[in-house]
Amino acid sequence: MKIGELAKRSGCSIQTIRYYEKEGLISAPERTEGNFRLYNSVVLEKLSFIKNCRALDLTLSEIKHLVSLQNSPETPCEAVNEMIDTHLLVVESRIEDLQKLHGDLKQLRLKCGNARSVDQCGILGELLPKPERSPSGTRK
Amino acid sequence: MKIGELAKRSGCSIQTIRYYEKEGLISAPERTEGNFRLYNSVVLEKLSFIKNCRALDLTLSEIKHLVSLQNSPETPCEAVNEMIDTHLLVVESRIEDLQKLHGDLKQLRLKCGNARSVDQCGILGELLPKPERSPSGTRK
DNA sequence: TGTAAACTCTGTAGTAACTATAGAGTCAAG
DNA sequence: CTTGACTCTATAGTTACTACAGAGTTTACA
Repeated sequence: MKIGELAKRSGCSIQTIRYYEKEGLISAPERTEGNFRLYNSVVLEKLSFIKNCRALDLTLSEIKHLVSLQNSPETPCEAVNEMIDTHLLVVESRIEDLQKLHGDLKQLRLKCGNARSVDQCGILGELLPKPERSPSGTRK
Repeated sequence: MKIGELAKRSGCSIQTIRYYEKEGLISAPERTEGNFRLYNSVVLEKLSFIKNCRALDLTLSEIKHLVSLQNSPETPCEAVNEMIDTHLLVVESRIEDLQKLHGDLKQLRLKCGNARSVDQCGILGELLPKPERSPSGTRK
């Protein structure tokens, strides 16, 4: 099949497929006489694998690593575990950050006492540097 | 003060300050004879405002909008409220996504039954497309 | 058979918000 | 007067794509 059909069947865009090839996540396929990429169905599995990994927000370089591990199945699997664990930590800390952010934004939102004009609104005032306090605050 | 001191006092890097200038978030300062940027302390407040906004993960274009609102204080403040509300929604949906992700990753992590080699590990198998025991095994 | 449409090719540029150079110029101290 | 610290502009890199431009290839149909 040519790249267009592969795109439809895999759910990846044509550009993305070519990008993955360039980045070495999938191998370069054969070409027709007219230089068109020609795929067999095996690549569908590889793309599916990549999509599953991307859905877990693994980076392409992490995925590349996993792909290479797949190709040497006798490797100890600790590397896989470590990657997942590391990724879990990253996700956890991102969630924490976002939750703090969410709290801060809600706080901020309360500062508008239904003022009608920007200068009375309180929100912008809140974003300004703290007025006459000690200049060296504990910066986040 | 020159840009180096401003960087130290504001906590923004020199490149970031120049970047903000280029993006129109702060106005271009005067220059010395030798073409060095020369700042007064007012810009410290502006950088602090920007930093506060960035800490809330507002985009530079949102911040630019806020800055322009600051410059016309009689504007109705609804625009500010809307921006914060929109941003709250974005943050909320990102948190949800990440929490789902976190669950998925934990699930995945359980798939390794302390196998010692990659092909027995179960994690990589889990990332492969859902098969019904496809005849082409993982043996290589 | 001709041709128009649909498809594919490579290469480049754009995205967000910076960071990190290169190579040149400016300034202060010794 | 030279050394080092500082600054200048311009450019490239980061991530994972997306969106072209301009060319070539293939297919469908009249």
